[in-house]
Amino acid sequence: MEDVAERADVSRALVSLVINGSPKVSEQKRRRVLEAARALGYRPNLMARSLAQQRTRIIGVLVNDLRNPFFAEVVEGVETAAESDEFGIVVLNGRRDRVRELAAVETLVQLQVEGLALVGTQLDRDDLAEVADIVPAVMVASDLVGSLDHPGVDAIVTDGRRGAELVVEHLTALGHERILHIDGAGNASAAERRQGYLRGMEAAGLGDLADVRTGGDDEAAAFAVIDEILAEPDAPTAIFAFNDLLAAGVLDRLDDAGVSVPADMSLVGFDNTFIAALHHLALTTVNQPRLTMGEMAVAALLERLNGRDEPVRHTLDPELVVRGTTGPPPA
Amino acid sequence: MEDVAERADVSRALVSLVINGSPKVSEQKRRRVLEAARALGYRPNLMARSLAQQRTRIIGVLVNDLRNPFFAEVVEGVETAAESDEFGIVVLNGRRDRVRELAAVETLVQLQVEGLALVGTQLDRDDLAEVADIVPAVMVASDLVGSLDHPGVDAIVTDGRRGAELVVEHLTALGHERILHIDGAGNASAAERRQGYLRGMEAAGLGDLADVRTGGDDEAAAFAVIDEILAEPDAPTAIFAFNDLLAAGVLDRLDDAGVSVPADMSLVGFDNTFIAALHHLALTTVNQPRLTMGEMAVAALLERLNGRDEPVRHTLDPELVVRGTTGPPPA
DNA sequence: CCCCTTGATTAGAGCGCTTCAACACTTTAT
DNA sequence: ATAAAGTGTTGAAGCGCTCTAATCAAGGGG
Repeated sequence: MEDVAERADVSRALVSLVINGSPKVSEQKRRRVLEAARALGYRPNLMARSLAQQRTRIIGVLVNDLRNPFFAEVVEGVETAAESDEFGIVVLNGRRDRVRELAAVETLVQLQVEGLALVGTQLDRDDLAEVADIVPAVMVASDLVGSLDHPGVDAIVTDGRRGAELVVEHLTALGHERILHIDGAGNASAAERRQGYLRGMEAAGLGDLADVRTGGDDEAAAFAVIDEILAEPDAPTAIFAFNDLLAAGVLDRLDDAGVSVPADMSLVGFDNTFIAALHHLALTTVNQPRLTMGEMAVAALLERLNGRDEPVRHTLDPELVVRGTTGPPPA
Repeated sequence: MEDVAERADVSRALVSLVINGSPKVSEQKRRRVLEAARALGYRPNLMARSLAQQRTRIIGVLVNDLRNPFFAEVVEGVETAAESDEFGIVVLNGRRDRVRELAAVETLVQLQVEGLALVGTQLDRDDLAEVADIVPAVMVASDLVGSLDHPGVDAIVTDGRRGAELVVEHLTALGHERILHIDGAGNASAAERRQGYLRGMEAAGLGDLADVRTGGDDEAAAFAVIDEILAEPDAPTAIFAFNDLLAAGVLDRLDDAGVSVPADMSLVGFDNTFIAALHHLALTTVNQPRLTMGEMAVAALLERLNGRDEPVRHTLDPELVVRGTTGPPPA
């Protein structure tokens, strides 16, 4: 910057004004500075700028698992919104590891991000308590029942309970009774969906047929469970999987076992990722408005930066998307 | 920091030493400082640190499209390697938009990243010329034929030409002759695969049956092309799609049209993403060692930081993965 | 002719940290 | 006893920028 100033024969301060597009610079000097900057290949140092400015205009995004297309799309939503508000984002990947997530949050805070978007993370209230005092945070797509009562944390979620109920309603309407749920294990949205499933079964008068097995959030998690189920008497006629990825795993394993879907077994996923839409899967699933969720997250953070200080919680409506993996139970 | 120093009754310099784990600090004071830091909830400011230290220990990662699982996994490779070398990474998403990519590179440079990993980007030599003088860069999985000759840019690629040849060899061995290639349009790896395809056809003596159509890199790109092909006389008996995503789109559209795979039409993708492995797709494809590629990218950057200054180019071997979408042509 | 604006420019302090050279103590060698 | 050689600690400069308050030049009244 010094060099640019010298070459343009002005002060450092003036260079700063030009770079930041201040209106109170004469056209003449502006040109001179710009030219000098280009000639010297000058690039402002963002670190120095942030330090001096006492703000970074960066939103930190922590994602549970980037490989899950669902999260990837939420991040795109965050990105779009941030961009249009002239914020940058820094994405860190927790890779399903809570410890890594914790470390990542720490890194983001030290990076001085102005807001924290936690996408599908497994962090709980205690993990966030300290951090939320420093920087506004918003949890996206992870619904830790009862753990969101920190006044500094907002939430953008799809109603997982309702989504699960929709699934059960759909299946019972088709005539299913033995409906099994393979849950998301420790995943942040697992509890809600489990609850919705149980409630739905109850409401349909199938309370004692309710059966929840521990799954996970990727394809591999399905294998053991399916093997187990198929070996039992009274196998279910329908399976509600925690998410699309898990459902894909279920589909694979059923295929291995020669069980045909939906003739012998109906299957429902959750998230409506692009894989559910592939014709060869044609997975019946529950849609979550991913992009919107990402955008709302940014909106929530910006409101915080503009002074709001009561927490806010937006619950979006899930939507059942019926495709080819559900049908009436076998005769 | 000031506050911590005061509370621990030492100088700011000593606090710095403690925070950075210097060995030349008495156990007594170290404890005092650490305690004061915890009591005050002190968090070092990464921006200030980087500024003072004149280094950031951050690797910038620019990705062509985070929604593509292939790229997401390469990024995980980068992440793992960076982490074990005590580097942080900042991921920016180009979202298939070259202009956005350009802007992202600029942002990363201004962020003072110490290395630049360009994953599948569409940037060419000119775009990078200026940047590569400032910070070492490595292109991963994007092979811009002839544009990598900047001495500051390394490359980690899978041999796309060879991969495409493998595909053609496989299909001709099955008896196919009318093999069509739907390419990746402007995508960074499109040219190589196209070349490999053409060379393969030539080698098989099918040079005049070679037929390349413009596709893209997502499912939607396939639709128009398939409609077009099916309307023509002499439809091909096999299709080689630019990547798995595109192949999935092809599969969908063929399905719509009642063309069964592989009985009526064989299909091959590229990348071996997890969707290819789903039993219901069972896509024959070409594997690229994604994680390894990411890790090698970091390794290349670190070598640069340790003084290497001739460019390096690692070409990994592709591997044909035969699944269920390829078979002999219809009688 | 002087005072006041108005607009353009700049000096210099400060952002939160690191680091080097200097300093005060000990300890050991002489 | 004194010099030499550690230990541990600190003062202060400096990283590249922003921004406030001060300065300066040039008109425009009165």
